[in-house]
Amino acid sequence: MTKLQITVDIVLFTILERQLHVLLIRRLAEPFRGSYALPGGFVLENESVDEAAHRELQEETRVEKVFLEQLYTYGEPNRDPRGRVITVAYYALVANSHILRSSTDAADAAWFSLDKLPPVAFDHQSIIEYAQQRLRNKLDYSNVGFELLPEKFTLTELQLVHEAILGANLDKRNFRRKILQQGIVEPSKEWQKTGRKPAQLYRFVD
Amino acid sequence: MTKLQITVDIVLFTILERQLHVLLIRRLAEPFRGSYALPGGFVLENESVDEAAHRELQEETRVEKVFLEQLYTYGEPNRDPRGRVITVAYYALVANSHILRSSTDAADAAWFSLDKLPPVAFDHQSIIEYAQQRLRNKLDYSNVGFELLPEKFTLTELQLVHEAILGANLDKRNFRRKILQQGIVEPSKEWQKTGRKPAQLYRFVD
DNA sequence: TGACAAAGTGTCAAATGAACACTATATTAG
DNA sequence: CTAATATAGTGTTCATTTGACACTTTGTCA
Repeated sequence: MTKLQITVDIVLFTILERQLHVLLIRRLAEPFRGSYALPGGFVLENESVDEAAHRELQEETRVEKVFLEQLYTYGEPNRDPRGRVITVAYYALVANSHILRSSTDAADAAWFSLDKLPPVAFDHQSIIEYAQQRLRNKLDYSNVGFELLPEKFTLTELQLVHEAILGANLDKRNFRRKILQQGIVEPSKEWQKTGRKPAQLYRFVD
Repeated sequence: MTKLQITVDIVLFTILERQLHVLLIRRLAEPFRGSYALPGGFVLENESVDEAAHRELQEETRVEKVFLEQLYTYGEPNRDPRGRVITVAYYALVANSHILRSSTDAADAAWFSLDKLPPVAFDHQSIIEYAQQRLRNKLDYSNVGFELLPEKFTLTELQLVHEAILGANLDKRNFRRKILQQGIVEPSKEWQKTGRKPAQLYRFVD
């Protein structure tokens, strides 16, 4: 009888080059050695599952305040060839300005665009797909888009985030009207001076 | 070091007397002996977590085709005084016409209205609350209401289900218009003859 | 046969959502 | 220096959806 183990796996999203990307780590050990997998690890004896997810996430990112939400628990008996491993999947969002830890800068971790994923280990492919679907749904009824941006951002940047998540183009005027009349952003006094015409920087409120 | 164990717990909903009810089981053993808890049990060695949930559910109900969906995984280290027990919570919906197994008819299991819950064991109170919230949300964007009704039902019965879940009264004409123009029900040729004026029976399609 | 209980039905106003194109302004290249 | 360019920013109209609102029909039961 093999020992039952619980892991957490994290689908960490960011926006790069206007596209939604996921962090994957190259596996150094069997099984699936050499292929990519979601970052994650075992839940320790005296920590909650949520704490384990936070801990694993902070081994990858430097920032404290990362959006992290439980996604789904995958419990097929043969999903891991090593034995009975049930995993609680989470998804997380970081602004691309947030720098990853040096361990992550190494060759063993990399960001992948969602339409150019390499083969991934275990059932991680379907975990990633489900995380993407959840994120899309969540965008409709919440302000989750801000989690992928720095503190100050232009409305165009916010629109690009929404477009990257939804995989569709949005009308600029309709988008700005909707966001502004929701009252969830306020203009800062700063302007972004890169590019051609300067754009006003906004900040998330509430 | 205590052994890690995984359980499933099921929030089984039905409608009784126009109110949403939950099935609870009186605990015969310590801890929380004598108080009520959600039906559930351990995930066995060679079954998936989903299979465990189905199995536990069918120990309570006679029907095969019960709506069952994973809810959330609760993994606080001290949520069970006996040791490290992580539970994957599910919620399920049955029509009240579906009869429970005889084991459930016994005094150890009973339906409770959600606003008259007895004290419940472990963290089951918050699991129940979260299940109710999820069900409410789901009603907005899906046809989950039919799962609480028999195959044929009147539009008034469907409206009562929605009202029970939402905890609010709905306008009869607006409700009927919305349901009918969604095209998710079709009239059968039967009429319900109980009560005063007969009502047309509908059936869920698709 | 009259009272009752539940079924069934339509309109209008307000809010929301979708389509659509031009002007303003700083930068950069010639 | 000035013309070309790239991006910021801005309103209106129409269609659809949503929400409020009350009376008639019909079978049952007293």
